Amino acid sequence: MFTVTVFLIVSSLHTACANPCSEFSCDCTDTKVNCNSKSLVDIPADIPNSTTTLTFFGNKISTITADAFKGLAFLTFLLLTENEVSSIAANAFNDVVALEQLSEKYTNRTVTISKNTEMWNEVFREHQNLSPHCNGNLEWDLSMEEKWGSAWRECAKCTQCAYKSKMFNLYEEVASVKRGRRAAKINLGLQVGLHHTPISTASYRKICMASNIPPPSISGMQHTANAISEKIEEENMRDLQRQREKIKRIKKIRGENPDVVNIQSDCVYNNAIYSGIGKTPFQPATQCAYTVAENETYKHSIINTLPKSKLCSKRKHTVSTNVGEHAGPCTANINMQDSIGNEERWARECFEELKEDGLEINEVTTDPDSSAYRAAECLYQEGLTSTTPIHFLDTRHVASNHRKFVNNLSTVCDIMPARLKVQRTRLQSLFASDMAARCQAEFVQANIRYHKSPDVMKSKLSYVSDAIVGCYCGDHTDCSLYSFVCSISRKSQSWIDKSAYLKRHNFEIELNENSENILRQCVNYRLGPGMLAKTAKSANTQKVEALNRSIRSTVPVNVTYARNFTGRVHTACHKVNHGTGNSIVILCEAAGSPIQPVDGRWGSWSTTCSVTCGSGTEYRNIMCDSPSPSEEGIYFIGDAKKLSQCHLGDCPSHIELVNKE
DNA sequence: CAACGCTTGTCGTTTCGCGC
DNA sequence: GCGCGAAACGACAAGCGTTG
Repeated sequence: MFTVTVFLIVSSLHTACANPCSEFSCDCTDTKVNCNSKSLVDIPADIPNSTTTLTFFGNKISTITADAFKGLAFLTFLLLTENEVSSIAANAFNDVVALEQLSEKYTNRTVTISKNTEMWNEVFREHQNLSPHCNGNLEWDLSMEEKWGSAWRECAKCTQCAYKSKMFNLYEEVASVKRGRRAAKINLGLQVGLHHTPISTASYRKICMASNIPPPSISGMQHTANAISEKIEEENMRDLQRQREKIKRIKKIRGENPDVVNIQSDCVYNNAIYSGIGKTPFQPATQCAYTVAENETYKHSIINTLPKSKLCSKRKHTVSTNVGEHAGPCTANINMQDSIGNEERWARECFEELKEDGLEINEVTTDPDSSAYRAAECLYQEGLTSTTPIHFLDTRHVASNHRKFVNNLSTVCDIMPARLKVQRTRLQSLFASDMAARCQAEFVQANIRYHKSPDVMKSKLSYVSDAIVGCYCGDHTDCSLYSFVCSISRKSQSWIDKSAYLKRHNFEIELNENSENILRQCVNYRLGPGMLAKTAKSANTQKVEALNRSIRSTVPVNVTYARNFTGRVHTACHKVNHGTGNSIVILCEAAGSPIQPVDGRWGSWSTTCSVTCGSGTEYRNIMCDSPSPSEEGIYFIGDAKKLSQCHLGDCPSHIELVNKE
């Protein structure tokens, strides 16, 4: 037994105006009858004939008899949701003028409302034509129902005559000019959604079953996922090209060379490495994605991504077998024996693709340990590009490495202001964090002020270096003159007294030749001319790292999506460029399953009276918010505001108010 | 090492547009 | 009306990885 709820909108040619509401069990105003939540088992027999709106929400109605709506010629709106309707008399709606829309919702079945409406309209009409005198009930023929992925195919039958409807597809189909059956939109849309999450076939089916929803078959979902994966890849490739063209246009408008672009790039790896430790000497599951984002606009759009996988979906690759050595398509695009960590190689492929679109690389921002810059350099040296590449390092990685450098320097431990080795070691760790933060803070402030003149910045920061050395030794004279973050001479307000790391430790290093040299060594790591040149633009790789996190969240490390890896990387890329919501809408459309626009409908009236007692003016407001229209949906048209008189009873007299006080 | 979970490939079945 | 072919889904088998 399953629950059926019916929602009907019928149109009438008349406007009712009689007084229908005398002596009727339901709530009744004018021509509106409200029978909601009254534990009704049947439709009441005495519904006024002039009723235009009739609601039966939340009752226990199971059967709709032939004369349930007899004589209700003016009915325009009928609501039967949250009931247990299992059969409807074939001629139940004979007196209702013109059936416009009917929707039906099963518990546990995914059904498109408009398709369901079409089905029942057709079933009622067909039955009426074939057996005009039959008094039987029309009901679902459950013996015939078919699941179609997440969607359903259903038909109806008559309880009395031999009428049996044809099968109806209760789902939207993907438009196609090709031959053959059409995919259900919901099945494609589902896969687009799943591509944005780490959930795949098995987990989704568990969710369905936990909710008592019959899930699609395992392989059916997988096949759809594979198809969607390819479509998403195609769409994202087109989108990346559009992003590249956009950058060119922006640079042209700025009056800059549109063929040269500043970039940030990084690689993310998906290795099920831990599964192999101590177990297998050979690790077959190895994937990576190299990504390039532009460093020209605040958006830092991704302009190229390169998924690389050693995983062959046919599982025919070994160390001695190369890509393309077996028949049919292969999801692996690098050989087993190749190094997955060869960032120079991936970067080169990325840059070559950009060059094909007429973009050459100028400033390259990478992690300090990346060899990607060498790719740009090689392309230039080989004469394939004509722009000299410049290498910059990600400032956050530099700060992190700076902390590690100071923390690992044994000489630093010796000058820490503490008596015991244990204390000094602990102080060194805090000092390293503070030193990295201090230098980064000074650098950021200098960059804000002098980013347009690198030479001035370099000169200012050389003074700052002296100030920092003095600062840690308790001398804030230089700080007050040159530091950007410790510019007040009184010690109580110095950087160290505000430091989260050092303020509790009464930190002051004894100044001598040795300690000064060590401190200078520490400061120079970050603010010395070499590192300043590498970080001059204060560029970072945060955008590509955001993509890396997005990829990790959609391709779990311990699941090897051999076939869908590429699709999931492209999904993550599209998501980062457009935002999750927009991305799903765009990708659904690309997959052939566009999300239908939602039209707005009026909500309920809200009233505000201009006075708290006596007579005043009343504004009645109504919002188009039930639901609100989607971006492409339409607003309901009409007056959203009405003006009328309101009366809130007599106001208390002056004497009454005085007595109250 | 066996049981189990997850993904993928192959084959069979069904539907539906198109041409004859 | 019939046959062909494309496309979709489901059943089943196989392979890899994890867990106890």
